[in-house]
Amino acid sequence: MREEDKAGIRELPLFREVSSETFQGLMAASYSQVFPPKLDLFGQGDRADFLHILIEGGVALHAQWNGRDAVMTLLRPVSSFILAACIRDMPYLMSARTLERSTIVMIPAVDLRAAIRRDGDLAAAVMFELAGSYRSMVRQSKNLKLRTARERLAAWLLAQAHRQGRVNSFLLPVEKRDLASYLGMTPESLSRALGGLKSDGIALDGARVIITDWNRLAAVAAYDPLIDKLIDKWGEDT
Amino acid sequence: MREEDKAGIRELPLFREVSSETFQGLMAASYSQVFPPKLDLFGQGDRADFLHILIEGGVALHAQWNGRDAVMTLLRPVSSFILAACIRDMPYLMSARTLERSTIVMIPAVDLRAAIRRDGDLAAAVMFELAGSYRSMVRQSKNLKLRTARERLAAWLLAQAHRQGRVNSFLLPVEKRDLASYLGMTPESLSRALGGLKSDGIALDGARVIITDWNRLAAVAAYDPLIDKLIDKWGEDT
DNA sequence: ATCATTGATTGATCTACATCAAACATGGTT
DNA sequence: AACCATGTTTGATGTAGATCAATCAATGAT
Repeated sequence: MREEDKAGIRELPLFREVSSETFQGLMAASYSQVFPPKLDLFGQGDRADFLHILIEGGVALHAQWNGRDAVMTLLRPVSSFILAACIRDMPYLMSARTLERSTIVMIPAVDLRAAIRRDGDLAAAVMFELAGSYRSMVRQSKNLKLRTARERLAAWLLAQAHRQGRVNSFLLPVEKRDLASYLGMTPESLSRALGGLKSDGIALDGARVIITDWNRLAAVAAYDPLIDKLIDKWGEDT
Repeated sequence: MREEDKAGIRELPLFREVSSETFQGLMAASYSQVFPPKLDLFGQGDRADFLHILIEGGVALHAQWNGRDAVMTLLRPVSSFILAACIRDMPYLMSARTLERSTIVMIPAVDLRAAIRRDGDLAAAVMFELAGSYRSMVRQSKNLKLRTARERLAAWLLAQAHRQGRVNSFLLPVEKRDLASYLGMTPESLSRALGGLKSDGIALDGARVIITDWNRLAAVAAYDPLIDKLIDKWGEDT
């Protein structure tokens, strides 16, 4: 594993406060791997053998039922994923696939659980992380239940612009079909919803979105700190 | 606080494995209170000052945005709620109100956090609990994204019958309006959806639901262990 | 450059569910 | 018992978003 990858992982809230002994131990047991685009990493129902950490690229967590499929989460580096399944030693509830060529570090779940038992600081970090993950899912459910597709899109566009440093113009970081599914709509509906927002503060150029009127767009989204987590590019809560 | 209430709390996964010292300490700092029906316990955005434990009665966690409101979770005794907000020391993302006359124990969040810092077993239990809560929310989101209203209703009816001991007939444990909102539909739609399921294995008598054909109903719900958590009345995973 | 593949858009139509409005139960009060 | 408040059901209608189908644009392979 590359040293710079380790450094990135070390920055995660999950490992920031942990002893270097624990951290190095885990890293020694782990391995790094590069995956091509659109590759299935694992499927829902599989045994949770590894905590995954996305170092480079992009990953979608999605779920299927009865022939239907929905993207649940879109991940960008550096992020850990499926921690909860590893902790409970239960099958994954979601499938994972790469969006593009991605570097992923895999920490064996058994080693992780052992480290947690030994190191109280790590246990505390995991606890804190899981509490945060739970709250993120609550936000997402609220988003889904309380907003219409159009409103969810407007909110996502604002959050995205924010994340990239409050820019007025940005490229969509994922294919529109994946974004559509993540937002709980079809690609066709996303296309139309984007078109519909042209009269509410955005302009379009292929995969580029230009925000022409923040206020109008924000009015559609009706930003709410109890649903939307605006993170600026330095990762600060705002 | 009544001794039997303490006993019930002691049975929770959260406190089952914890030293009696830690447990008694927390109980000493807590207090029990009885609330009338339909009373707001707290609102979303409030400071998370207490871990709540429902001892008797029923509670709905719900959320509001832009004038709309949706029930997020329906709780039955004995259950703790809003653990994550207490752990992160952040505002509640949901509001809570009693469904009926309810007994609730409130553990001050500061004391809880202090106890967690002192007692590794408690920390481990909290971690495990939060991982489970996260997974429950994932299941709920999958349910919401992948199933139609009718399918969600069928699945809920099956889960409910299961929970009450695989009975063929049961009373709805909450008002239909709350159930409707929980399932992500309007009361009118719930009423019609229930009517529509009459041809798929159920019969109705007011608030009583009679399952006349488990197979037909199960076919509509398309039960999936990665979405539906069937719990029998002894609380065992099945 | 040309072709093939995959994803995005547009248009026509359909449908699940919401909304609005009125009648209908239900349970508790006086 | 008669009353009122609150919740439920039914009916008529509206609409957000899905589906189906075709065209269009982008990307990569030969």
